[in-house]
Amino acid sequence: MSRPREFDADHALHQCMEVFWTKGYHATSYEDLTRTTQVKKQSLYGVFKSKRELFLKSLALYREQSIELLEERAAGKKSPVEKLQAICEAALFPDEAAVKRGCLMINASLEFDSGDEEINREVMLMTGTVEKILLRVIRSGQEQGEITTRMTDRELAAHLNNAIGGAKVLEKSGTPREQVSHILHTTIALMQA
Amino acid sequence: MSRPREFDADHALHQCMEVFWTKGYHATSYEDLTRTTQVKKQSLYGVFKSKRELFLKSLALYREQSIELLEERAAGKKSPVEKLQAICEAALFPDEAAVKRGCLMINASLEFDSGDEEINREVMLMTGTVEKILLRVIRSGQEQGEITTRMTDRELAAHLNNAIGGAKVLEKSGTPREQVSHILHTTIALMQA
DNA sequence: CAAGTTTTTGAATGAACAGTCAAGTAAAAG
DNA sequence: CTTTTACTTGACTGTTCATTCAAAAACTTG
Repeated sequence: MSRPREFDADHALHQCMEVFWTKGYHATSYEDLTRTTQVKKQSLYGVFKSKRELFLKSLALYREQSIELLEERAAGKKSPVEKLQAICEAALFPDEAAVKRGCLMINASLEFDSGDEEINREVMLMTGTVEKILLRVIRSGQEQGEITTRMTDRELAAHLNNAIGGAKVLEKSGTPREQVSHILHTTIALMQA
Repeated sequence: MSRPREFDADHALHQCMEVFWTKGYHATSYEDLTRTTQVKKQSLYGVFKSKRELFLKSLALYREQSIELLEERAAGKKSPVEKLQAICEAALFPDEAAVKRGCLMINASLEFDSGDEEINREVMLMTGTVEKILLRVIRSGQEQGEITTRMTDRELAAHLNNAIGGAKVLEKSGTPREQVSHILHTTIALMQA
């Protein structure tokens, strides 16, 4: 017995995430959000308590999306090295619109104070999961003799994860996609047996 | 025949750079700057036209300082691989106060819009110079048979530079120094012949 | 001491922004 | 048609911030 919501809260969240991803948290004004979602200020406040809450929800959504995409690339019947290539591609360029936006998670971890617990939790959740996926692929690569055993699987996973993070920074700073891609190819090549 | 400046503009710039480095551009208020420099607002405005100008000067100063430190580590009579280790150490932890601040240049390149020409120029000047230094050391390492020739010197330089950038992000996000250091060791180990 | 210029001090301006309030409107369900 | 709840609209609060103004004080050189 009440008037139903006229907008799709989930869709609005997706749109907000895109804005935060593109402009960053601080540079995004509430007006930016209402303009792109076409949802009135009051209604947005009604569903999400504050700009910060909206951002945290965006981060979680981003994490879920990214992990899902990565899992996808890590599955299938390709060889471990091919999977690593696919994962790198997915991490950097999930879709066409992603150019120059970098990684929402990395952007957030740099934009907020290091002591921000809520942000940190989200970031660590993401990196932890990513590294686990990498570890799995790398280990199987080592077992198949495709990837070097000069370093442990953990060392290699941390190393690759770091390189991917660096690449995301390069991407955001405007380095051409080709060049970024090439760097990660080098990184993976050096990990091969 | 005029009253002389009561503060050292250069010293004040150094202090401002530290503040920007620690807090980022947007999170730094003009009041933060006047408080730490102990220079009155009017006087600061007298020497530097605006907060942005002050930041750009800080970036340039940072670049000069960092490059100088790197050149230092790249010189001397150590072996190429040892030099790379030293360079990584210098890039990450120039001094004790640097923990958790990351790299001013990377922080800036992420904080500002990708289209900001003045910022981009400064960032590219920095990365270009750093990569040249890396290239030199890597090439000599290849000539001495210490570093792999599976990849070209340029590829390896870009790769290492990327890894260092990633490490600087990790550093700023609060990853323990030991862990960051270990990752770069892995990276360098993988580049050895 | 006097001239000239720069600092200091404190107030003021004007813009942007997150978040709130309140009055009116619209829709679903009984 | 009435109740209940949510949406709309627009104005408003209170804060923070970069930047500017203007008048008073201080210092160097002639």
